[in-house]
Amino acid sequence: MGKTSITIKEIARQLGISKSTVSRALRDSSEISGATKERVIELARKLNYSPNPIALSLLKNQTHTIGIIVPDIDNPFFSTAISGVEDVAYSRGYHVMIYQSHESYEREMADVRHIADRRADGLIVSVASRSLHHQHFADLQEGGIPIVFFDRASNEVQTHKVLVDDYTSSFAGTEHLIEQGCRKIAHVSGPMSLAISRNRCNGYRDALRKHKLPQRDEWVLEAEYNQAGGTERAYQLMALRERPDGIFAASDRIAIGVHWALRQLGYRMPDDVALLGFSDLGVSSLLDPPLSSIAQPSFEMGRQSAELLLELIENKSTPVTYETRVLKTHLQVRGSSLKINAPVVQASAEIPEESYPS
Amino acid sequence: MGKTSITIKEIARQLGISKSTVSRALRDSSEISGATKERVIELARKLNYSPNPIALSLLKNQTHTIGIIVPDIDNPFFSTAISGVEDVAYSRGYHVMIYQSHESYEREMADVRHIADRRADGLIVSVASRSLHHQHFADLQEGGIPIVFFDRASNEVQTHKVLVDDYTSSFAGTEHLIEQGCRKIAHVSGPMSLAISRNRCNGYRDALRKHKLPQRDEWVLEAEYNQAGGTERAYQLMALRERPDGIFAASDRIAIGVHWALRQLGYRMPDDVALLGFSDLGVSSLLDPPLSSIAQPSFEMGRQSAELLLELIENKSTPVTYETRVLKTHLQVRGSSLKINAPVVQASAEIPEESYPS
DNA sequence: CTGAAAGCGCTTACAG
DNA sequence: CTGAAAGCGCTTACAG
Repeated sequence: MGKTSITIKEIARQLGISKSTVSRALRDSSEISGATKERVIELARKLNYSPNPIALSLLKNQTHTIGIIVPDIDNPFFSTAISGVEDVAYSRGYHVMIYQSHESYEREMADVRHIADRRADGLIVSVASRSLHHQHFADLQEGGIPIVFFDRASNEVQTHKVLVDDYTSSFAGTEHLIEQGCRKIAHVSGPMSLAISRNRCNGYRDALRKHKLPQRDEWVLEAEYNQAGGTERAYQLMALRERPDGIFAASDRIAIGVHWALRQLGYRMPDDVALLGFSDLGVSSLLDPPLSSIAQPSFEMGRQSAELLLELIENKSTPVTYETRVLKTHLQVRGSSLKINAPVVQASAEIPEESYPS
Repeated sequence: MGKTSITIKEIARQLGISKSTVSRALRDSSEISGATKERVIELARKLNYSPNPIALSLLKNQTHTIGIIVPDIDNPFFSTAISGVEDVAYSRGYHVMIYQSHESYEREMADVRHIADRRADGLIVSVASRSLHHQHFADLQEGGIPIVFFDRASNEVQTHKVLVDDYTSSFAGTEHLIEQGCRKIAHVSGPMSLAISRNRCNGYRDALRKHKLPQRDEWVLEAEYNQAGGTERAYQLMALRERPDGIFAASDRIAIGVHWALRQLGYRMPDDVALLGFSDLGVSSLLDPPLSSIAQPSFEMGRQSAELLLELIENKSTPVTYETRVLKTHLQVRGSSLKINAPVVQASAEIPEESYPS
């Protein structure tokens, strides 16, 4: 038993030549005679030789491996982004190691530590909501391992970032609710420790301000980015003396929790309360009524993050200036916010394509 | 720039002792004096030394890495199973490399090749639906890399397997539909290339036989395990002259497609058509009506697969006999199949816990 | 108790 | 055109 992979030494032995020659022949070096090359290559194929990548890594101090840390792998936003990362990584000969922080500071630091220990060539990360500091990222970068942030970035660390325009999209989303006739609009935000949460919240606030609508502290509630958070906050909101007639949730997972609570409580969407989410997960369109949402190009965010990272990895010198790419979102209007008798804005009445994942 | 991790050699240089001594001190060898140990350990900590795992791997011919191949990472059944695998792997010092086959034979072979090339210590896999042969798994095993199958296993390869009792659960699920008063029950199966699909289908057929209900070829349709497949098949079924009044879908993803189609077509569940899925994904309970389903312990399946694999990895000798673990499912009855005026079987009328993922 | 040497699988100057 | 040697970072018999 035991993995007894065949080595260059074995090929050399069988052919009665030196390891150096075998190595060169395999790499198709110009200084080896055609005849020798042929013999080596044929035997290598016959023995099913594959070079030991571990030995190569030791030699080159390069692992051809990149790490990615996301809060949660079963959030479709992240799993799709991962697929985008894999798409470019694999095509360029890199492997992807996936880590989950589960929103925990400790776990995230352990993940970073693991990535450093394993000598990954680089890291793509979307920061955990409970990360208190980002020194661990700075340290990693200091140690020569480049980082790219996507979605949830750190302000403390200078590097490439791939984001969407959270502020503008939230502003536009809130305006959509206003156009549907909502006048008392609440917001269930994500944890304020994250810039995306603050930006989304500010977009909401500024839209209300622009339209001179009332702003109340009780209408802005913070939650973790998950369903339970949404459900809990919806119960709180609807129990208020001054109930909202529209809710903008900072993510679809939160929105799904709100949706569930509203249905439990007997409210009709969009007539009693209009609801809007953020990210446009595949499941959102399956709800009844289907959820309106601000769609993010998650796959493309993953792709671009990987491209930027490989650039950092393969150009040894630190770039003079780092890039922040801001990708486009679009408002996907569905039944949860589209009121029949309101002026139609961007209605997509047809069957949403997302209902047919391949 | 560049990762200039500090090495054992550097510590030796600074302390004016040999590499051997440093190495031994770090591993707390009994043959090193306490004083030396202390000096070494202190300097190591100060320099933030961490041993190069690549060098260790080369030495031990062990990578402390296991691969896992699943059809699709954003299927919650698989992502949860992966979390189960990670749970035990990390606690035992192993890292997990995740691969997606996307149900493709070629991709799966490439993944296996990659795992072999990377010298992973073992593989956990749920086979792709379009895998024609399983020789690539046999070859890997032959090469000394142990394998454990979960959910979708290969009959061609002898090794540990972690499954659920697809036949019995499907039998019971079908009986549940019968108890609800369904008399014309259709089945949307998964690809017949997979044993799980065949077993689920047989469970369905035998339940009908036992209750002497009609079986019609047009009522058994094959689909890929995804939503689009379910939608398509539902349109076909409901177009039949002899329409079914109950549908058992071989997976929740298929069931979600069926659910969507039935609503589009104006059917009411469960009265016109009762619907039952398989796996009990988190989203299933969010649909309206919520989906009844046969719940699988996916996290636990992942955990046990990892345990069995580590056993194979760490006991060099091939075991005399391989183990097949069959885990318990349970029928989760919800609105899509529970008829008010039918005899209540295992109704769980309370709010399903799955509605509150953390 | 400590060091010099060999070796894990490979590549690449350096000699011929 | 081919080989012997050194070296990537580590461990571990083998000597002292």
